[in-house]
Amino acid sequence: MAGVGRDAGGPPLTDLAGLLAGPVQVAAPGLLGCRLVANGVTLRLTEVEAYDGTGVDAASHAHRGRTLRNAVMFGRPGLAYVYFTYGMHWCMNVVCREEGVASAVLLRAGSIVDGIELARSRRPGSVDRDLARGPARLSQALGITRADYGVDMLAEGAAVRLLPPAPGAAPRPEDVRCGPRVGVVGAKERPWRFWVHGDPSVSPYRPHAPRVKRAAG
DNA sequence: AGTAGGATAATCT
DNA sequence: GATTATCCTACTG
Repeated sequence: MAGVGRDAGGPPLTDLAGLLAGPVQVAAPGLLGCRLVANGVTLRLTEVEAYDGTGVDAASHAHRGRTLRNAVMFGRPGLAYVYFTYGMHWCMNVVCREEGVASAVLLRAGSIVDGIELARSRRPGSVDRDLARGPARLSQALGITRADYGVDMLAEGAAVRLLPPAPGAAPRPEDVRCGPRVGVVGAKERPWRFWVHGDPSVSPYRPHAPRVKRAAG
């Protein structure tokens, strides 16, 4: 391949709100390449997972109906659904679909494009590639906590902002791959994990990692 | 390079 | 009382 560094990105994303209002399995890959800005750090999303709503997707927090924790999933598209898990980790979602219909996209990984020193200070010991490689790491690098629950990420001046890709940063369509979700039973039925192929910040728990075994000699 | 097990607390049954 | 949309460390080869 000749044109190194030339990668003309995919088509620009013009209507982020409209994208989020649609089906979650369409919105999720559309978020790849978008920018997430919080607490002085900006990153480019490289890996996400889609979760559908009540009664449809057994892996979704909203599958069994509305609770205190998942209430925001039933709200407007673009709101932040932040939850605490495994006794120590925060994870970050973007709410999709119109109000009253639950679904969300889990933000699994990204690469830091601005404020990297701040991100490093929040995750001492991590190499740059790992700063936001994984949903809990991503939240930690951006300083996301319970305080961000329900924030409207499409609103100007919000503590957490979701923005369309920077010019040329949208992934090429052929680089958007999908596969089973991580840590989900029955994941094969809904290959709703989407990532940017080849990006080093994509979390390592990939399906069928093709280990290239070199012949000896 | 790859895998296994422990940490640790809110949420739901 | 069981479960969890995870991460880190230590161990093996």
